[in-house]
Amino acid sequence: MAKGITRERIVAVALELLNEKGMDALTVRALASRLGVGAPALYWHVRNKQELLDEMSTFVMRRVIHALAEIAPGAGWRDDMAAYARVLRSEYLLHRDGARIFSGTRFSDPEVVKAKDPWLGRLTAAGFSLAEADDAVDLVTAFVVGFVIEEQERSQSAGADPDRYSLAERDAWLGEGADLVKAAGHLRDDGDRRFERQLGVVLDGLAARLR
Amino acid sequence: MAKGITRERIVAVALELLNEKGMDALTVRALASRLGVGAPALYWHVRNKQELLDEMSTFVMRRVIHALAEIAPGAGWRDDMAAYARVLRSEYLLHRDGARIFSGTRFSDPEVVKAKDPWLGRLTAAGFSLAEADDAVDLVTAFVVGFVIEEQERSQSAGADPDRYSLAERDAWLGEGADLVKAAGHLRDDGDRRFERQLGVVLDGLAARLR
DNA sequence: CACCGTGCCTGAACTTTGTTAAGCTGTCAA
DNA sequence: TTGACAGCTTAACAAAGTTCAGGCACGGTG
Repeated sequence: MAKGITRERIVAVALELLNEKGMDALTVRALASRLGVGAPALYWHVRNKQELLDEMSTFVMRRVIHALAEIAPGAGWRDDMAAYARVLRSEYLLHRDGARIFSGTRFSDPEVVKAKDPWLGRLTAAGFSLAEADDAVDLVTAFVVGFVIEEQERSQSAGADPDRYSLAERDAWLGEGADLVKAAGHLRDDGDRRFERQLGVVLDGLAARLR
Repeated sequence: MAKGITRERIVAVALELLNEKGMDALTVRALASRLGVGAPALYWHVRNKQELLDEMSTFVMRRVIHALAEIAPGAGWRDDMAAYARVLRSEYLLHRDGARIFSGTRFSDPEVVKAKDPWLGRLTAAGFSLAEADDAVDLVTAFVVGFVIEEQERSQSAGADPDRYSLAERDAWLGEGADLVKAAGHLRDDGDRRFERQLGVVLDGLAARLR
């Protein structure tokens, strides 16, 4: 049964379980069972479930800041921030409901907060004031979080009720009126392109602060 | 005991309970007790707790779209979108963890989706293409959601651990390095101003799409 | 007026989940 | 050999969601 339950293994398997079955199925017993032990065994390694969730959160955030730290400075602040946003999004997308669950500053780890520093450095070096740079990082982060939350919510609903996301069914479901919404629905392309377009808008807004 | 439990009263009291005690304390028994009935009584009006949560969600979203519909066209698309963002934020702020809980498109109500229509209209009238207008509404929505999630997360953590949000304690907690983060922390002003500034950046980005 | 159905609620109970208490088993040091 | 500790087990409890049978009050019908 591959013994040697460790804190890291618990967190890893917990994330695996989250991805496969969703948040509701992430129960202490199910997790323990998948680890080949009884439920109370987990309480030897972890104080309670909340601490487990926090541990998962910091694990994911560590991955995120590590991935962000890997981004080599590119051709200027704009490329850098675009890379930042793309990496943040893809890391959130790795886990079911990742954005909703792991966003926010709920971790008790200075390292995560410190990870912001080099980005502030890149932006100030590019001509932004410190205040503007701070806003810029927060703004891009907020955008990514909001975008991915909606993105993951949609894919989840699509699993439950695929019909509503076929265009014809959706139009019928919408009933009369809302012509523009319907029309917009018909030109809606995949998530990647929408993300890139909206990210471009945000970066344009930041660029406008540079003069 | 003020009888006559109705679906609406249940939802209203549930939101009240959520605001006062938080999500974890929103238990069926506590809710029933506050309504002056036994727990099983609620199951006469609501199929299960999930339906209750959905009902709360649609109630809040209804309030939101109503508030958004009240916004009279102002001096152009920029004022309109700014008003949109401010109203969205303030409605989310009305409920504890409002953005995290009530964001996304989880409602099964066409009216909520249809509410987007007039905004697409205002934007296309201002010169945006339909695709751009669609992006614009989604982008502003995503920004507000992401912003308020972080905002509410912070105020919640502040209640649990107020020290970390006193600047001196925070600097100590951060340890060595991260000079820029520390400096930025010292010029961090209140949420309203940060919101307005970052919203301004988003709107500037949208304006850049107009030529 | 008696009757009966139906709407709304109570009481007890079942299930699942988080969590704790107490005890077994091995390994390693003295 | 013995003791101590880490790491797990089994048994059990409390709180939460949920179900079910029944009861009380009404309104309409005979």
